[in-house]
Amino acid sequence: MADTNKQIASIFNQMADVLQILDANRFRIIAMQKAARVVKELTTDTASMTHAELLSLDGVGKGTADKIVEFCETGQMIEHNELLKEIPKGLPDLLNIPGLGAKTVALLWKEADIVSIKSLERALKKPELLTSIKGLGQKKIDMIAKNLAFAEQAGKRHTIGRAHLKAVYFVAQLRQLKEVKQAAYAGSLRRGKETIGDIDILVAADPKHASIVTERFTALEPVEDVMLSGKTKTSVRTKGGIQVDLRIIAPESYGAALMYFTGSKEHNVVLRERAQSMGMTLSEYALTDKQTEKTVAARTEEEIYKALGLDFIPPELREDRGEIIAAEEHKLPKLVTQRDIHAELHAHTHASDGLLSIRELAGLAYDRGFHTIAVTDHSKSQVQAHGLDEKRLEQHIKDIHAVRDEMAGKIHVLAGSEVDILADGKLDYPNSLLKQLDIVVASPHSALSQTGKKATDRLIKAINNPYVHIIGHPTGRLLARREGMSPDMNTIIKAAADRGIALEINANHHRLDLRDTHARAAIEAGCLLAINTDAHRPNDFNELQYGLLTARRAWAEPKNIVNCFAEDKLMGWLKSCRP
DNA sequence: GCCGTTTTCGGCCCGACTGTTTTCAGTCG
Ligand SMILES: Nc1nc2c(ncn2[C@H]2C[C@H](O)[C@@H](COP(=O)(O)OP(=O)(O)OP(=O)(O)O)O2)c(=O)[nH]1
Ligand SMILES: [Mg+2]
Ligand SMILES: [Mg+2]
Ligand SMILES: [Zn+2]
Repeated sequence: MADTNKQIASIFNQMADVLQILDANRFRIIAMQKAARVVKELTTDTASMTHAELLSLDGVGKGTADKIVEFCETGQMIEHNELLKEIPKGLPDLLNIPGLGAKTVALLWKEADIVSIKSLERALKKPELLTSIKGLGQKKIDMIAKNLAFAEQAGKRHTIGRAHLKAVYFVAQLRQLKEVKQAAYAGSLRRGKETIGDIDILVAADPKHASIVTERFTALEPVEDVMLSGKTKTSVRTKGGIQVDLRIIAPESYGAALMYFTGSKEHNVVLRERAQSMGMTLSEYALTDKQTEKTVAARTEEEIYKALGLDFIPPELREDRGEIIAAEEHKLPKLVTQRDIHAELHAHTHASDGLLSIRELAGLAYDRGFHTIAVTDHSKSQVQAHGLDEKRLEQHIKDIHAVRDEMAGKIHVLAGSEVDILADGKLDYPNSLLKQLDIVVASPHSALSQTGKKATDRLIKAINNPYVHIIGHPTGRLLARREGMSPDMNTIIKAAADRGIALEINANHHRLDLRDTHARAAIEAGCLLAINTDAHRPNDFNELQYGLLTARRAWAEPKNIVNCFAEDKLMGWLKSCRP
């Protein structure tokens, strides 16, 4: 299962931390961090891969492949164990203190015997001992003391829903200034990542007006603390505990800056290497010819990609996951957009735990321009959600049919169910009942800590039920709350592809399940996907945007998404899943 | 430690902000 990949990635990152404190070659450290990232993003369990397959991964060489094999066979890595012996156990924790890096951590350890956050706290009570160390002054010690409190929340990430709302507020505020020519959020938020580390905002303004912009920014109501502020760059922490980075750039560099600030870091590095190899250099200011020092492109992202010999790469793809080669070969996907979505296939009414009537739900979907809405309330085991027993479902079907007839000619109203996949993979209704439904979404809601074969078998059983159309939120994860199941995703994908049914990208920003990498693996295996909001309330329809971002990060085109099918095609597909 | 339409050895992105520095290192984006 992918748990192994996660463990290996975590070990590589730990090793990188230790090596950093030990002042090892920085490129070796970068290589190790890259290997960690590549393994972590892999859908295929490394334990099932051959040495040669491992070597074929970008960023995995002989050393890394050997270590992965060693871990899969023995459950540990000798080099990892050896490295851990080199430094005190609590020392890497110090790296979580903002502004404190490996060099200073090593200094504190060697010169002041500081071995953990606890011993640092003690040492800070006698700061004169610390400031006497060469390279440490009063200000640095003050900074450490201040930032100590934030070590714990370092690395904590925010849901995209929350970060998006805040970012829209900051951008709107900054746009009110007449000095601001353009403003946009960038970073992981623009790339549509499932969780957001911080909010990155770019402003185009004449450099001589930069201080006006900075002053307005730091004076905004949610700003709690200004962490750092210069002529072009300011970082603040909000009262809600989100970091916001503001970058101010001259309008003529806006494209280069947007590209830089959108990232990802890994994407930027590859582009900059590419520029180098073409006799140019790329920064947040411009793409520049090295010989003539003339600007080749800077104003728009499109111009810069073009000058680098690349098709425009949508932000969601900028992760160094093969997009640069694809852009060079004109093989980027035509990504799904909001306009391509014509159906909602997973939504609730007040029959179970939704707030809407069938009629209201259908009306909202119609207002969105959809040709189809599926009513899929919970099944009987979902007691806390007022799941419907067989008798209630039979009545519910009649009620849905009544609305269906009412809305005929406007929108198709499908009678469906979100039937629970029980812990053993059985469904919560008998087939005789499922058969009467136009559409069946089968989802796991309990026993979500299952791993490996148990989780895999459970989902496969549901996939192979002849009346199921969609597996809803397949892992059951809740971002920042629970991991969800970790089945063998390749096996799940293969089974769903063979049956011709769809795996869901649940668009709710707490779920985003399937995640981007798994959804991409599904598409590559020819498996259909559904993007559903799982609406319980009117506003939930707006969650679609997050599901779309995730689908785009999975390189999804409309043909991969059942919600994009035209009416006939959708009805044909629903039929084709059934015996 | 990884990698190769100039390379199997010698590179590996580029710049802002801060502090302690008298010319630059550390950290971060
Ligand atoms: N060229 C270059 N760009 C970087 C580097 N680090 C960060 N960036 C750029 C790309 C990032 O997307 C952007 C914003 O940095 P962040 O640290 O906020 O990362 P990002 O928003 O991608 O992820 P996050 O969710 O905030 O952790 O700045 C770097 O080392 N080199
Ligand atoms: Mg960010
Ligand atoms: Mg940032
Ligand atoms: Zn649901």
